[in-house]
Amino acid sequence: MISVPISSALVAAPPCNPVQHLDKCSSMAEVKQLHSQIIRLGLSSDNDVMGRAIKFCALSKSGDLVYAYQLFDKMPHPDAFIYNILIRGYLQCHLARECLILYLRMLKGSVLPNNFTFPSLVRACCINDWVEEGRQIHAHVVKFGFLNDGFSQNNLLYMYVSFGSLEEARRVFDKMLQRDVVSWTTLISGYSQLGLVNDAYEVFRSMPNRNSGAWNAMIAAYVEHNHFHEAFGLFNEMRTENIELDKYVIASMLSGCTKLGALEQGKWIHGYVNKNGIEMDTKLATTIIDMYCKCGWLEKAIEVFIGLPSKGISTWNCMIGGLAIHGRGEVAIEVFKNMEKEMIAPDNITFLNVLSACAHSGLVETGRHYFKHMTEVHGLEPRMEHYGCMVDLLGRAGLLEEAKNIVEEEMPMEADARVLGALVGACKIHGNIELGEKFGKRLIELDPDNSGRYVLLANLYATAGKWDDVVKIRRLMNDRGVKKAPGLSVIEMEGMISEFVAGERDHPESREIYSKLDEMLEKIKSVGYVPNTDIEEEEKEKPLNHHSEKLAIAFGLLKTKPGQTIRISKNLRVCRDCHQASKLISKAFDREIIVRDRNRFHHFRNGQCSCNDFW
DNA sequence: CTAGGGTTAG
Repeated sequence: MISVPISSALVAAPPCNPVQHLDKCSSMAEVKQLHSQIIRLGLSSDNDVMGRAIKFCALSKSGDLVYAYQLFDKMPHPDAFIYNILIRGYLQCHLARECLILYLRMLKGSVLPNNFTFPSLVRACCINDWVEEGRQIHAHVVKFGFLNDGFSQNNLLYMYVSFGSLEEARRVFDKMLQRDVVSWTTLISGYSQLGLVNDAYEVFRSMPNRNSGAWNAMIAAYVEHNHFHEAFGLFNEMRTENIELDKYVIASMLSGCTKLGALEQGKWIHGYVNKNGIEMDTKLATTIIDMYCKCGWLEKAIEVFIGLPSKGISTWNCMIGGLAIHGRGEVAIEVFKNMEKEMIAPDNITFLNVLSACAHSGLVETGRHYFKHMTEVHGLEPRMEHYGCMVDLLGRAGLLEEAKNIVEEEMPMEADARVLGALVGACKIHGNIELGEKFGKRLIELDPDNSGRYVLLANLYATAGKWDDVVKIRRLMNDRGVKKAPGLSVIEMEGMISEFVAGERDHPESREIYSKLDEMLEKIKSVGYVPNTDIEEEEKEKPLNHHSEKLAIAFGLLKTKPGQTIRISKNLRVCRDCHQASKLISKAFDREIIVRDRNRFHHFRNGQCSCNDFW
């Protein structure tokens, strides 16, 4: 935005009274122009006048914090207002040390801090988890008599929450003279951040009055911890009680839909945004795009993306990541090129998504190119995750030696469980037992509570027919008390969400579902389906043909009209047998089946899968 | 001049 008329007018004909105009400045050039006026009028030591100038320099988006400091530094007796403004400026730039140094200077200069001073100082202590400094500032809040200042107290509450110190947060809360909706809400998210969702709910229910923010904090807490039923319950309660659904609530609910894979609900919420004129800012638009991508409606995500008048970096990142999980690597690269064309500087996440797009589509050379490109052209040092993507990319493509080399030689840091997971996963795909065993064992010790790590190595042994070793790993896992996540598939039809666990029979229509399942399996057996019985997969305890995914597909065939797309989302990766079965079902029943697994999408259509059996 | 609640890989 260029504000030519106003600023050029000012430059051409400076106003007689700069004080009035300082509050309406929109550029540093104007401020500097007015500053020279101020000097000529002999007002350069006037706190009221200079305070306005410093305010613009320190806080405005087009300001200049260094200049603000220079102005401040020439003041003989800066007042509390000026100190507060400057501290806030440093806070906005995450310069915590500078905030505290200014505060010390304030005290040294015998300027009394006021109610505006402490919120910023408290927040400064949050930036780098300065617990000791935070407690000292807390002592000053008491000493200077701000025990009943809501802003200071709420910020202290927030500070202890951000330290993860709920006892201290609670103590502040309990001692507060008047608690407002912000205090309660802060406490709710505090409990949520520590995983204490039930305590959060108790706080929520004890609140004397709740606004949308409070409702949203609770909904966000449920979504964060995957309690979707409760989140949707609160959302419906909000609607029946006619509480305003603002963009934050909408965003939290969209995030819940995204995690669940609930496309119908997500669509409804998107429709609600359009119908009710909810302000569509960049973040909300990004949330919507992410929802459509991860709920399997890629085309709609692209439509929303293209229709956006302004995009943030996360919007681009989301779109690239969305294309990646749908196996549309080439398109993802095109989007990335457009991003560069529009001079948007890519960040770490951009390259993570670009590399992941290459990995999912088998674009080895492109991946190598962008891995170099990120450092050479954009000056971004690859992080652990980027090396992880490269290991994934090379490993899936069968270049196991190169992948191993990254882990052992190229990476400047010690590979974490995720990187090793990618390597061992590749070893499993390509049946490299020696390498897989070596790193698989290391992986288990690195991440001993994660059932998936044991299952991966057991599966690797199973593919090699090493059944003794399979048993050994199983036993190790049981001895350590590590529980496997049960396979869970979700299917949503007409807004109703049905969940299936492998082998379950307590669904009200269980009988019909199992008979449809039998019919389904018979039909694909006649076109060559052979159950893949010699592979140990994640849901082995249950019979292969009762995997949650097959139950969900049977239910989908039972409940949808011929030709309608069946959409399923599941919490684990698709097993080889279900993958093969799904391909054949898509052909035998002439249905498109879209499955979202833990990592990516599979579009089954006419006996083929969009992943090209490459997952 | 001040506080709480929303998006980003595998």
